[in-house]
Formats: sequence, C-alpha cells, structure tokens
Amino acid sequence: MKNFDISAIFNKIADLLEIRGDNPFRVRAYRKAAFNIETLGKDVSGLSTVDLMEIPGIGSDLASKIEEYLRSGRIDAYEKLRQEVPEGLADLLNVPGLGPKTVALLYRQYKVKDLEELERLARDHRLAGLPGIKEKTEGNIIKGIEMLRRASSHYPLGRILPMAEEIARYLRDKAPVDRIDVAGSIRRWKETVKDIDILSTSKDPGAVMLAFTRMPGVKETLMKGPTKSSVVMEEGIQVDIRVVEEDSYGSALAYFTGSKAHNIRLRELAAKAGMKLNEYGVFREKDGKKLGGREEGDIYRLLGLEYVPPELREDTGEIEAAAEGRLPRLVELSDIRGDLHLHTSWSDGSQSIEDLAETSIKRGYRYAAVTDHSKGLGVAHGLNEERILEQLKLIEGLNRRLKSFRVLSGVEINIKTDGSLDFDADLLRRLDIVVASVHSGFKQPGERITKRIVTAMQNPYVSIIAHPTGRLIGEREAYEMDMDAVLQAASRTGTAIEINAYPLRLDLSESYARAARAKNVPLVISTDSHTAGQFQNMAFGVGVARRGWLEKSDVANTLDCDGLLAVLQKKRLKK
DNA sequence: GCCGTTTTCGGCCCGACTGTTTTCAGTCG
Repeated sequence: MKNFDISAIFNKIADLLEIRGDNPFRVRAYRKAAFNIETLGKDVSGLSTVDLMEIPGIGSDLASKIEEYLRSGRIDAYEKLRQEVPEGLADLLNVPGLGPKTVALLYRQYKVKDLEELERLARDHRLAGLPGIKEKTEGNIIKGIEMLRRASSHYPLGRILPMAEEIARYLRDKAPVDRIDVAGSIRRWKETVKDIDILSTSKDPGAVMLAFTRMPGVKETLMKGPTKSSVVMEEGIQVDIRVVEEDSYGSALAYFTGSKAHNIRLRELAAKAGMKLNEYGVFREKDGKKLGGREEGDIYRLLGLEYVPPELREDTGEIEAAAEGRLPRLVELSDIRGDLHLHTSWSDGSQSIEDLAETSIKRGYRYAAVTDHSKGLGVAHGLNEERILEQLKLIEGLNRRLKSFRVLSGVEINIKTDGSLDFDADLLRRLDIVVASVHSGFKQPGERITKRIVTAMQNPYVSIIAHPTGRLIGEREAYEMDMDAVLQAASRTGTAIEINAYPLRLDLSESYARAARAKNVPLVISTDSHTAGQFQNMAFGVGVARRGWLEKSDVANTLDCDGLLAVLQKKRLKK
C-alpha cells in the first residue's frame, strides 16, 4: 500500500517546514494529513480526486500531491524542500529536548547535518555560547542523543501495559494518592506506545513527586516539578506523572488520555461555544466561571457530545459521530463467549484439551475451539489426518461429560503456496471450525499471496482466516497483499476474518478491522494461545476491535455456540 | 494547508517545566 510511503513523506515535509520556520499551522496540516492517510484502512491508489478530498485534512493541494506521487513516485515540492533543508536535520528533531528552533540555529551556525556531528560539537563544548545555549543545554543534548540511541521509540502495548499497572499499584501503595489512573495511549489501547502517562489526585503532590521519582526501576529523572514529573525506567521507557485537584480530575484525565488531535478538536469546539477547555476544566469565556471538569463525562456533556470511549479518541470521525449521537456501542471483553484459535500439546501448545476447556470455563466462556496445526507445519508438530481423527474422538467424549460448555473441534490448516490446503474436504467436513492461515512463502509477490488467500476462502469448509497479514509488530512486516480484495472475498464467500489478539500480531489491525466492518465481513477475536496464560490476551484483541469501531454484533464469537456455528458454517450450505 | 450553522479569508488549543533569562523562548504533551 502506498499510504505509508505518502504518510512518511508528509511527515518529513512537516519536519523540514518546521525547521525552516514555516507557518506552524501548515506544519500541523501536513502531520494531520499524514496521520489520516496512514490510518485510512484502504489503499489511496484507487481513489479519485473527489474521494481523496473526502479524507479529513486533505484539501485540493494535498490531494494533488498524493496524485502526483501515485503517478510519478515523487512529489516535486518535497524534492525542492530537500534541496533547501538537508533531510538529515529531521532526525535531529528526535533528540529529546531538541526542537525546530534549535536545530535551525545549529544548522545556521555550524552546518550541523546529522547526529554524529552534533554529538561531536557538544562533546567538544563548541555549542555553549550560542544564543540560549550554555553547558547545561550542551549536556542535555549529549544525554538526549545517548537516550535516542538506546531506547526504541515504540513498545508493544502487551509489554508496557503490565508495567504501567505495576507503577500505578506501587504509587497507590506507597504514595499519598487518592484517585490514580493510567492515561495516555495505553488507556486508548494503542497497539504500540512510546511512554506511560499516570494521572492522580493527592493532598500532598510533593510527596507523590518524591515517591514517583524514587520508585524502583527508575534510571533517570528527566524533570521534577511541583505537580508534574518525568522519569526514564531501566527498560528505557519514559513515564510521566501529573497530580491535579479532585475537582479537575475529569478534565485532566481527558487531557492526559489524548489523543492530541482529539483534544485539539474538543478545545476548538469549546471555543466556538464561548467556553474554554483546559486540563483544569471547562470554563465560561466571558466571566471565567467553571462549568465542570470533575468527571470526564462533564466535558463531553458541556460540549454537546455523547461520551467518547478512550479507544475512539483519535479524531477519525468520533467527534462528528458523538455530535450526531451515532457513536457505536463498542464490543466489550465480557461479550466474548469463547476463543476460536487455541493450540494444545497435540501440536505446539502446552495444555491438554481438558486443561484448555477448564481454562476457558474459568474465564466464563461457553465454548472453545481446539485448532492445532496441520501436518504441513512440521516445526509445530502439525497433526496428520489420523491424529486429527483421534483428537476428534477425544473431543466428542469430553463434550459428553461437560455441561453447558462445548469444545469445538477444529484445525489451523496451512494455506499452501498455491492456495490449496493440507487436508481434503472429507476430513474438513467433520470439524466444527477450520482456521486457515499462511505460514510459508511470506516473500511471494502481493498478487500471489492475495490469490492464495482468496482461493482458500473459496473452500466451503474454511471458516476463518487467521492473522491475515502475517505481521509481527516491530519484527516482521505484513506480507504484500491486497487487503481490499481479501475483505471483498471474505464478504462474498461468508468467510470470517480473525483479529488475532497476540500482542505482537494484532492482526487484523484496527484500521483494517474498521474497513472490514464497513464491508460487513464476519469477524472473530481469537488469542492463538499456546499456554493457559495467553488466554488473557483476549483483552488486546478486544482493544483492537474497539479501536476499529466494532460493536458486539460485528464479532461472531459474542454469539452463543449455535449462533456462532450458524455464521461460520453458513457457507457450507451455499454450494 | 485546511476549513466554514459566525466565515471563501482569517482564523487555527492550552499550560507545565527547563534553562536561559531580568520577563521569556523553546520544547513537550
């Protein structure tokens, strides 16, 4: 998809314009457009000019730049800008504490073009003496460069969420806090996060700052004020805390939860309605009277909006929907009735089938599908026909003993490089659920992978396509494929698409999930668990679904067992 | 550069903290 290329260029343009000292709103326009293209959920390649201008933040100018890129592979204005402002300067903006003004100054004075040069100058104390720079700033620049080299910029939510909860627990225990919440992108369930934001109230904010900056695992304190501090943990991640008054907690929580784009929209709405919104509350413009802010709900109510769940706060249409009272009623973790992608010790999992049932029952599920690998995946001890039939017999026996719970028989079957499957129809027919997925030939050209998946979907016994793009966040790119074609085929054939809840997969991603919903594609959320502990990853899958605007009715495994099988096996009757 | 139930021009969110400053600019979120 070209979306990511275009979005990267627009962001780069924004950086370079910023260093050049251009109109900040123009810079913002580029960043906003970049974000909206990246999260669009469909390929911009096929869109007409009118369609492009339908995308929020894209006007006639940016639409024509997109078209120019799709036509020629370059954007003239960008090329010209690169002549004027060296591209490497954009990297300097990533140094914490270094902004466009300073970068421009450094370039003007010393023609600094990259990190190495900057570091050398700072270490040689050649920067001190420039306007506004002394030893302290010099030291901060060196520290900033070191930090940048060490820390990765984004971490998977699955790794950070437990850490954030641990920190909140620690402060609740050791510091004089009253209310305390994890806010920021973690509260919005973003798939990756770059820092941890904590908000609290306290009668003694100073003591909270102290406890926070001295808590175990803190490597460095970046900033420590009376109500706001930042530290870096041993793992390299930054943690920010802010303490506010009880009476401002709601507005502070909204402010600290973001996203930034969502906040800006709220503040604009407030201004238009003769009010002012900040982290302390909603105020009447003319006399400064406080109208609310104790609870988050106050803000949305005062602005004439439905309450917007944190997962939707990205300025991708939720404000408009909230104004018109048509926000989706998002699916919840407690709506999930069963997990449909689970491995046991028969292949590469660690639980027996009995344990799997027990773990599921403990979670309140009504059913669970056993979907061990098929024979083609040798490394995972994939099952052959004989073993599958043996397993089927065991499951039937187990189901006779279990009350009000059902183990569904199934398989995670390999889609071979030509689109055919490991087992024939006679065997698949006997299973409740067939989960099909790609485990080989990732490097095939996009057209072939697309064709391969679509071919698999045409098989009447394939109920679900698992982890459709094969990506591993931060480790492996999605394979080249035409998601639009896959979703259309899914809709046509009645094949469900999985939202894989494993924190490094989250595949479908949220924007594809949203696109799938628009096409009425049946969706399921599954954990792909190989151990009992992984069952709780379901929350991450639900997070993706919620960020993709999915309601309960969009997710098939919120149905009872009969309803679920009716959806997943409907295509079997079509033939 | 975008955008419009005040508008096609003139707006475009708002505050904390740091390091440099005699009152504030730069950066960040």
